[in-house]
Amino acid sequence: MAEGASEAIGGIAAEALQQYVDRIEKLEEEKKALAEDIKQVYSEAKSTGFDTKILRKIIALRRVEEHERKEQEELLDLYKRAIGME
Amino acid sequence: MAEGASEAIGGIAAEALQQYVDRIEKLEEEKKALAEDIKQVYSEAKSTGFDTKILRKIIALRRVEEHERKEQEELLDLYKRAIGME
Amino acid sequence: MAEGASEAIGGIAAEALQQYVDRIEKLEEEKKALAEDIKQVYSEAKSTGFDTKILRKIIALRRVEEHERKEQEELLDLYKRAIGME
Amino acid sequence: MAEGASEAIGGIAAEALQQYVDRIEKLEEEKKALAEDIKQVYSEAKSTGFDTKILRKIIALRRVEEHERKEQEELLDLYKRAIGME
DNA sequence: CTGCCATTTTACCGGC
DNA sequence: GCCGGTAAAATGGCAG
Repeated sequence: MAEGASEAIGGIAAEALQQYVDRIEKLEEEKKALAEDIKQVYSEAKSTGFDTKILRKIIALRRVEEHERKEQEELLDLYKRAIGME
Repeated sequence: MAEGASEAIGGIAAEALQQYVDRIEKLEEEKKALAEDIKQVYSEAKSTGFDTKILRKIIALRRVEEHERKEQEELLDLYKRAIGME
Repeated sequence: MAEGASEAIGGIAAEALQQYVDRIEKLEEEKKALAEDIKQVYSEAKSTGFDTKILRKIIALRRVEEHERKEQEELLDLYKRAIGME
Repeated sequence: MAEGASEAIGGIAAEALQQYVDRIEKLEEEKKALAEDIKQVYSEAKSTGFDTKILRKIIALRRVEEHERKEQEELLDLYKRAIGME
């Protein structure tokens, strides 16, 4: 079997599958690393006297506000297009 | 008080808090971007004929295999330490 | 209205709600009792000289092994169905 | 090696360990079954038109009320003993 | 009492 | 568009 080639079972498909699995796992690894970084920051905040529970609430609150802001923008865009303002 | 300087509002170090919020939000943004990338890859795999349910199951299986491996190592380490081999 | 009969308070079937609450609370009570039993066993093991950390790790390892087995079975089922073997 | 006996490695300890593992796993299995029963009840409630999120809130609320009630009772007992009423 | 782990709750995403 | 299951976030509990 030639170098670099996947198993003959499934042929090309097996190789493509392998690549998808690899790509996904790599991305998930990076994602996990970021999750750990975030935990780290919370931990650091805690050690400097902040209440992480409240800090989390703040983050969550800002998240929904950001979400609302986007929805309003989208609504505005919709209106604009409706009256030919785009 | 000089301009630009932070102060404690209600006993809270406002500037430090702001920085923590900023850092966390930045990391979460990156994390979210990665989540979207992952979704993208699944979508691409699907469009080239793969069954995403199977693909997800493969990823899940590999994840739990990795987890098992780690648990084994940790147990082994505990045994070693228990008999003074560390 | 006859005594003992339920009625809809604010459009809610009060009696049915009460029964669901009762059933859930009863089950949760039993669940909590089991959690205490488990703690008890760990405590007993510790008092007879076992390292609970190792014991917990063994349990964790066996749990993840079982999980892996299930994932394998499920993946196999998916494969079978994919090739019309169901 | 006689039937029914554990491996000689670790002698008696291995057998005792096995028993602890068995007992814990059995209890955890029962606990898991109860957790599934609870989910089942929520699901049933949902299918008869209840909002499970609110139902969960009710359960949680009653739990803290029960907790408060117990604390008050304990406080009362403390007072009683303090003045020789026990 | 602090960090860690399990559980629980919430949010999301794909399928029907 | 809902519903089911799946992953994320948050909370609580427990051991050290």
